[in-house]
Amino acid sequence: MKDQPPVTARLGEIGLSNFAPYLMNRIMGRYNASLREEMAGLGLSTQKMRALAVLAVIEGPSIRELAVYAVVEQSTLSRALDQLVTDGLVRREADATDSRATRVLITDAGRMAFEQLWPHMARTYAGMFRGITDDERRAFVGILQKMLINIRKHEI
Amino acid sequence: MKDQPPVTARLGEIGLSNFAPYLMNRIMGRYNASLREEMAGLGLSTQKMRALAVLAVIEGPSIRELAVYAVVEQSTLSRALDQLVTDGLVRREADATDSRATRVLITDAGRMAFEQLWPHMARTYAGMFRGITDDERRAFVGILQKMLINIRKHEI
DNA sequence: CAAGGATATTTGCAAATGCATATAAATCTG
DNA sequence: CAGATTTATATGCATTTGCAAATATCCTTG
Repeated sequence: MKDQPPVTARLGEIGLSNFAPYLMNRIMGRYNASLREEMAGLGLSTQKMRALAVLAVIEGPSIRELAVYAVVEQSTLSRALDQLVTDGLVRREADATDSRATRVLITDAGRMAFEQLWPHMARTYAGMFRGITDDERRAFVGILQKMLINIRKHEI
Repeated sequence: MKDQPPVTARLGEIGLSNFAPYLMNRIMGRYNASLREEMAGLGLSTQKMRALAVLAVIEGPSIRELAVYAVVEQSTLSRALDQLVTDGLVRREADATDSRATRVLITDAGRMAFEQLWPHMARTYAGMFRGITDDERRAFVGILQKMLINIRKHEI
């Protein structure tokens, strides 16, 4: 009777550079830092930028939904929105049917601000995938979509 | 003469759910939140946990190296280490040849603490890859490794 | 080998963060 | 349908964060 291999390998056996969460944290750390540097001049924090990017694509989500999409704590987002409203980049609007809820909408100025920073995001994105074929990228994104469904807590 | 397609698609055209950085931020946000919840009881922040995980695998890095591996700001790490030292989980040791530098080493207690939290990490990791074949995972990790090389700033 | 600049780490400080809670409104339940 | 529970958002507060600057040491170059 031989020993069975352990169900879960130890981290040392996998190796940091084969451990997907480690690699993903490293990559996103750099991606976010790189954007942050570019946006410091525009007065946009990572959170504000993310909210703006989501709002450029999703029309009028509730604050709770926006927090999920933008991966920002709800209380943090609440305050980031205060600033974005002050800057005139987004506006809050009472939900028509649920008077607890607030919908968030990007303003024209907000859209212009996003158009300004999108080239940076696109360039960083392109840089990430340098030397990776379209087929590989598609397969990669397919896996990411599965992973998000596996791990996500919210149904959005 | 027809218009050429734009070199960089707009975010709305790609769609949030096909935009790799968005998906990766969402996934790592959940991954980190999930670990944070499990570790709140152990008194370990994300930063402290990451430092410990790296130290469990990499022997005696300098603080600067550890900051890169753990994806933590150097000044933040400096303070996180203060706490880890107080908790007896790591120790600082003067570099033998460069007296500016400090090497960080995990203690036995630190290793035990990491052994305690590794099952959580492994379980979350396994959950992420549910329904994804080994071949797919290997290809996925291969792409991540390329991406890290593409995007990284430091040669480690 | 004496500046002058680069590198490693820490620390001051203002701002950001996140947990817990407050408030208000919707929904459920007997 | 009244009271209890859940949901959406905002806010008080202690902690954490990160940028800058300080400190100490190392390296380079004339």
